[in-house]
Amino acid sequence: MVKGKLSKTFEPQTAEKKLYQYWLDHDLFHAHDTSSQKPFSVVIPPPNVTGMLHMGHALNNVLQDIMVRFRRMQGYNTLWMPGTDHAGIATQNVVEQELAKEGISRHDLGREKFIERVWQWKAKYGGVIINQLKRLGCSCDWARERFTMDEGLSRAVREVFVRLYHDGLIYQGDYIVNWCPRCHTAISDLEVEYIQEEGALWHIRYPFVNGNGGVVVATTRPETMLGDTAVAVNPHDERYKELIGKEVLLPLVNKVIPIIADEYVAMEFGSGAVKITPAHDPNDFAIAGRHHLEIVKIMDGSAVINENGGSYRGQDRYTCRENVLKDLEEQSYLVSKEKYLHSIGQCYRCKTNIEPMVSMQWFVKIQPLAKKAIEAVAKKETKIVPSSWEGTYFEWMSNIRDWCISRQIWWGHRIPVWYCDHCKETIVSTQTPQTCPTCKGVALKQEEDVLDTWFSSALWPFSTLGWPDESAALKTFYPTSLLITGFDILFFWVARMMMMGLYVMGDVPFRDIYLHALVRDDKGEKMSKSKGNIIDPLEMIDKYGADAFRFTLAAFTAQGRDIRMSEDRIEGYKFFINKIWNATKFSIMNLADYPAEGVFVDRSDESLPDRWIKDRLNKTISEVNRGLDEYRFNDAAAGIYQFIWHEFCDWYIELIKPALYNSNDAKEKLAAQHTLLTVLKASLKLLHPFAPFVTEEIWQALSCEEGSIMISEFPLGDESYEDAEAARQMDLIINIISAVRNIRGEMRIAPSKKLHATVSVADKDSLSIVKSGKNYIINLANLDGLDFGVDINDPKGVATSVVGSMKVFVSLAGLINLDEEKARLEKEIVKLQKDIAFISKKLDNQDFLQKASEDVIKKEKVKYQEFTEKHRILKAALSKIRTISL
RNA sequence: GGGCGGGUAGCUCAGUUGGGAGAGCGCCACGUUUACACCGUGGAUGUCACAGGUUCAAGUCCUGUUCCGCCUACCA
Repeated sequence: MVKGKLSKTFEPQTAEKKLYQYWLDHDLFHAHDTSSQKPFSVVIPPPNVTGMLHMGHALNNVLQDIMVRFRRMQGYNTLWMPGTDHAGIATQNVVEQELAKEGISRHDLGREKFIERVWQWKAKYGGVIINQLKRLGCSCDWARERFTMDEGLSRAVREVFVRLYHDGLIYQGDYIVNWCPRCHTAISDLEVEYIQEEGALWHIRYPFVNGNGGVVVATTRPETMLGDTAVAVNPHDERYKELIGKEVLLPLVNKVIPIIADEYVAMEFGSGAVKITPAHDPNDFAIAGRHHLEIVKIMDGSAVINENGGSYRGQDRYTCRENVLKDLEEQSYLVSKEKYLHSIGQCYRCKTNIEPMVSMQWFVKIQPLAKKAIEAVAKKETKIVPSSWEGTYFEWMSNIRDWCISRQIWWGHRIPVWYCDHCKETIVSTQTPQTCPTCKGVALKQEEDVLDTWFSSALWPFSTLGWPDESAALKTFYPTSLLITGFDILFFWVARMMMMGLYVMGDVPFRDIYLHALVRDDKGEKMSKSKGNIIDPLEMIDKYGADAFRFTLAAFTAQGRDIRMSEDRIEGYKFFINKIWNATKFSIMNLADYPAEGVFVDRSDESLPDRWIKDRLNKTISEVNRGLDEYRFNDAAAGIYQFIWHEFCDWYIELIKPALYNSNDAKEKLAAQHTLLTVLKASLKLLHPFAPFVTEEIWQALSCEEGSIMISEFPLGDESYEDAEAARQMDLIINIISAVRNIRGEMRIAPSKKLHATVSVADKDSLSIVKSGKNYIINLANLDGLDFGVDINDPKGVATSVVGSMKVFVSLAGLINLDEEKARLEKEIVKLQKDIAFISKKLDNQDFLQKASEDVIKKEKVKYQEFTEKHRILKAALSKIRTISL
């Protein structure tokens, strides 16, 4: 007996909380370190510990949860590894702001105390986003939750650093880096955002040391001239050939600098002569290296002019610019100024203009690592989906530059390098050394810098699994099966994980990478706080339920396209959640007398609708499986939606109502009940990865089921459900019903008004189908009677419709005026005439007949037959009406 | 400068080997039939951006143009 209790509507707020707790209590998210089942593993893209759940997180994690639940139901030993990222600069900023409210700076506290404060902050607020993920229904293995600053992960960081160092892949040196004057740290090339800005191009004359005249250089940053150590021209530039090797006097500074020749200089740009400031421009730095130029740094860490700037010392770089320009003008060195649109780099964290600056930093020599990461994707050891991203990946990886990994902040993994005060030895070690191995001195000082946060996240796929220990989890789950993340961190994170995974583990970190797009608002604009167009995922969950929200995201996740999110859509899918809820209520109501245990239903007892819906179910199952296998989330979602609503609810349930209500045929009823329950259960399972809460709630309400739907078996196709014959027959019956409904609708006849219909068939096969489907037609077309036979002449006063080789006549006696039917027929006839003209043109074409495939030609001929026949019948019906109405 | 994606119904978008274009929402009409008005039934709406080309046949393949979006780059 199937009993169950479902309230009038599904109430997400209470159910979600209860069910999530149920899953936790039963430990259903837990993966096993060792198991005979095949492993499936996913590591979460760790959200910033400072983060709050936004749409991007929601999409990313919903897609992961869909895949994870799908594979878990398929019987995989499924691990979804959760955790957060310590987000060095961002977190330090947050805590510094907190301190600022108390009127102190981190320097007042000192490094150790400050770090303590950050940990306190983390303990208090760091778990917020984790709890928000739970609201989405994420089935992460929470017992394994990790943090990039954990002891274990820190150990992995030190270990990798030391290995890279000893392999010669880490070096320290004075190089030009992107310096943020506000964060007081170097940042990597990737952390610089370029924006277009209306600036100016100033032309400045540098006079020759000997003789009259001078050379004019063009610059967008006149203040940097204080650090110029050369002027460069192109060696092939006829205008300047004579000047190469000569010297000019740097205005304001009164320093003699050489004119050099370098291929880098573009002759056609500006004046064709470039001032060279090696300490504050990456290109100039490169030129300085080639020509062994002096490097003069003119700013300090706050981008304030230093002692090398002479009288400008103490001025901010932009104040200095004004003053330099004023002075140049006064001294007649300024030749001209023109408006100029150019791009300038900003710190992606604080939007301060980046100052390129030479400083002592640590770098990873990246080319050897990148090479292997390129090969791995080229050899398909890792597959990127959609594959269009592969090109971007190759392009970037091939042109990659060394990675600056040191940061001059406090919050992060301190670089495991110590310096001996006594003998100046550099010690690189995973363990804190007590004495200097060279001189046995004990005065050791650790490197002040910390590592880029991405250095630790690059290790995430194996550090979270226990590396550097050879843990069982690592053995079972590495390489991970799948990474789902946004394309915007392909370089930041994915590429670096690829490199580190291959370097450390000797194998790729993941088999598949699925890159999803951005979530935008309904107008296609990027969501941002300043625009005020943020849609808060938690608000949506409160309002419509997590299931509706999740289903919406899945339904709109088409590969390679951004998602436009709007509330209306979420509401629409809430209606869908309600639909299956009600279908279940109906089922439970009609299964009260169904003996759930040990039922044997002879397949020969199954009705046509039973056979048909199973055939449809089978097709849906393969559609959903294929969709998820190929990460075509929208296809999978659309398949299950279409099936549940428009096949199961719209047709199947309506078709079997008589069998359920009027139990004069016990076998038929039992078969219907059996099929109803079978299809409902399979539908719930198919839907579960998308809508975990409502499906679990329903599952547990069905008294015939025990345990969680989460660990039930995901439907696989059943060959015995395939039934092309049932599909063909049902199709015909549905078409007849639709024909009658169409006439009813077009004639605006009330749905409650019972009609009489006659079906004229052309052959015995159709006759037997109509005969067996008679009651379905009567019920769903709401008829009071149905006549049928071979080649019946159309009765008087009917509306006519053609279905394949059959004619459907609906008696209209006394119901409507015939003009309406006339109009309906004329509309149909016009459409047919167009169709027929189009096809006959094709069939008259000799080329078509000779070159098209036989199948296509045959199809066209059949269509032609059908259309002309239909046309003939409707035409006859029309003329008959004309005679009547005359 | 280079690269990528996109321009299909009023809106948001599907359309995987080239054989007469689909969905959801919205809209219109009718309707409280014992799961559901968070519903049912029916209906309307498209020079598939533009121009060429390949082909018997193009939304789909090729070329060019145009508009939009994104990524990327060391011409000061």
